[in-house]
Amino acid sequence: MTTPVENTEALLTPSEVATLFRVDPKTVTRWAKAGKLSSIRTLGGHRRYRESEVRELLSGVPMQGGAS
Amino acid sequence: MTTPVENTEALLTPSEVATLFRVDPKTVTRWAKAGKLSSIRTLGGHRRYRESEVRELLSGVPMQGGAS
DNA sequence: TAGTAGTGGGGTAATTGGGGGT
DNA sequence: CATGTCCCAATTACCCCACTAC
Repeated sequence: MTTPVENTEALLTPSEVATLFRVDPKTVTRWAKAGKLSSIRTLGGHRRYRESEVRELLSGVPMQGGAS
Repeated sequence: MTTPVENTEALLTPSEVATLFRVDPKTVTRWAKAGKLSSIRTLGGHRRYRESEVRELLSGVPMQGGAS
C-alpha cells in the first residue's frame, strides 16, 4: 500500500507454473509460445508468468474472447 | 528460493488415478465427464485430478460438499 | 569470478482426448 | 448403465546441449 514504486505483479517461474498444473516446465513454455499464457521475458530471454493469470486458469476460468 | 506459491493442490494424472482405482484411464475420463470426479483441465485440454478428492473416493467416503 | 540450478530450443516416444462399438 | 478396446489427432514428457539466473 504505502510501498514506493511498487507496481510489480507477482511473477512465477516456469517450474512453479508447471508444478501448479502438474505438467512439465517445457509444457508451460509451449503454452506461452501458443499464446495461451501471457509471458514476460527477462533480459536474458527467460519467461516469467503472472501469478494472477495462472491462478485464474487453475480456477477453471474460461478464456475470454474465445467463442465458437 | 522463495516459494510464493503455497495454495497448491496436489494433482494427479489420469493414468495415476486409473492405477489407483485399478481401471482404465478412459474410465476415469468417463467419471470426470459424468461429474463424479472433479477435474482441472490443462491449457492443452488434458485433465488433472485432485489427489485429496481421489483419496477420499478411495477411502469409500465420497465428498458431498465438493464443487462440480 | 566461479559454480549450481533452472531455462530455452529442437526432436522423438508416450499419454490423453474424442468418437464408436462390444 | 458402466467398463474396456478400437481408431485417429493433439498434447505432453523426456532426450540432447548452450545460455541465463542467482
